[in-house]
Amino acid sequence: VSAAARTRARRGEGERLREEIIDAAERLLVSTGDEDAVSIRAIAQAVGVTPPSIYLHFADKESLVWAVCGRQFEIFDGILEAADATTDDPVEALRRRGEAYARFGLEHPEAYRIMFMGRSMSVDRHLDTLDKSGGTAFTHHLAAVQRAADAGALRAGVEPLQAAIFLWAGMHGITSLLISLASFPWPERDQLLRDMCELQLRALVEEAP
Amino acid sequence: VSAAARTRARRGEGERLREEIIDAAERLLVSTGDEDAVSIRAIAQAVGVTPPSIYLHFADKESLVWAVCGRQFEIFDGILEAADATTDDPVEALRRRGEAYARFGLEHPEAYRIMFMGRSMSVDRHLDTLDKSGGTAFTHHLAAVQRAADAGALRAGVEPLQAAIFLWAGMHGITSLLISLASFPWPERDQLLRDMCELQLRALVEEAP
DNA sequence: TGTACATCAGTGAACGCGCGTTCACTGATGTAC
DNA sequence: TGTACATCAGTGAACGCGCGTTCACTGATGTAC
Repeated sequence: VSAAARTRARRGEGERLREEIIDAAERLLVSTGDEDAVSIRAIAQAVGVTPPSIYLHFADKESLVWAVCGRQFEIFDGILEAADATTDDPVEALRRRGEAYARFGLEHPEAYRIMFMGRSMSVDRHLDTLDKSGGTAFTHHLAAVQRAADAGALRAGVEPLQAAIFLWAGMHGITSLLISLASFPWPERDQLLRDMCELQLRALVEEAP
Repeated sequence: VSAAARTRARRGEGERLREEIIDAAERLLVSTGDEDAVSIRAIAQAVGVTPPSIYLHFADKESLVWAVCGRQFEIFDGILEAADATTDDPVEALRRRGEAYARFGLEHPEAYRIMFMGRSMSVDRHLDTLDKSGGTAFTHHLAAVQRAADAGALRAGVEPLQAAIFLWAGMHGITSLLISLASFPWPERDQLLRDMCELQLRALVEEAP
């Protein structure tokens, strides 16, 4: 990926570079697939600018990575909300959210890695970014479970928060295992994901009479 | 961690260093908590030997890391098998395996990270190591589920392999989320893990009449 | 019983690398008078 | 309407770092005769 022809921003339009940097970092992150493989130098080259220019807009590399993550979280949340909105049945909505969750992870494994499989230290240092975007996504997830609870679909004794975490953990589990242990002899993937959702919901919803 | 006083191995006892290297690497991995933070140089220093000596026993760094992993897998499998053996009820055994699984991950987060949350590329390159130790652990897990199936405890239509993966994914999910998102406002941990196991089993086992 | 020698365990110094980051700078751009 | 000047966007060169790995070597140790 070589340098694009880039014209210097006009006076007062310095913020333009910030967006270009995030775009380039996002592309590199997705294509190379490794946070460590995406260097300041590589990003600068992709934008068509010298490395020090990055520091005009980001305090350090970590801040840049998290700016990218913030965006990924918004996309992620958008996808799940969209999947949710395709049905009126709150239990079916949970299933569709779950499948969309896994699909996002498998289609954007590197973003997913940083968002949900990173080292907590770096996560801790950027809680504000995470709160805004990741927090929103979790709030939406919890709201979806609450709708199922309000519809009387959950078993007696199952708390919405507990159910929300259970669903999250299960879908995160299968998604991250598929990402990390790609060479494990998994059964057919689509069927596997459907089964996961199915079994998870069976634990939560009232048995059909 | 500075160099221990070390006496050169006697003729024919060169293999002793190999064990010392693995020991040191294991300690560093557990204490510093990051695969990348454990350098060949640091390991050599901890053993009390110069960096090139490492290459007398390992082809490269990755091979060394995986030698450490192999050991961790054996410990891991031993813990789960031991937990299993504390009861005769095959369903209760699954619960105890699950709780032991999470406990292992939370107590050895760095080993866990490498074993189950790494990049698949490096996993692929060391499938033999993984087959021997990780494969054994999964085989034992599957056998435990099979015992529950043989006892007629599983719902009709639930395949042992499907159930085994479901349990693994769920426990891996909650374990790895607790590791990676340490600052998320999780409910009380022990209760959370018990709930996870409980809900998972509820999805799999026949309802009490 | 003594000695030459092959072998083995480990060393010392250096290789080239790419990294994040800093610092003093330049040159275009808009603005004030 | 023209020009001096502050400001802003970005540069070029270098910093120090630690890394994995290689290569030619050394010196102790056991063995054969």
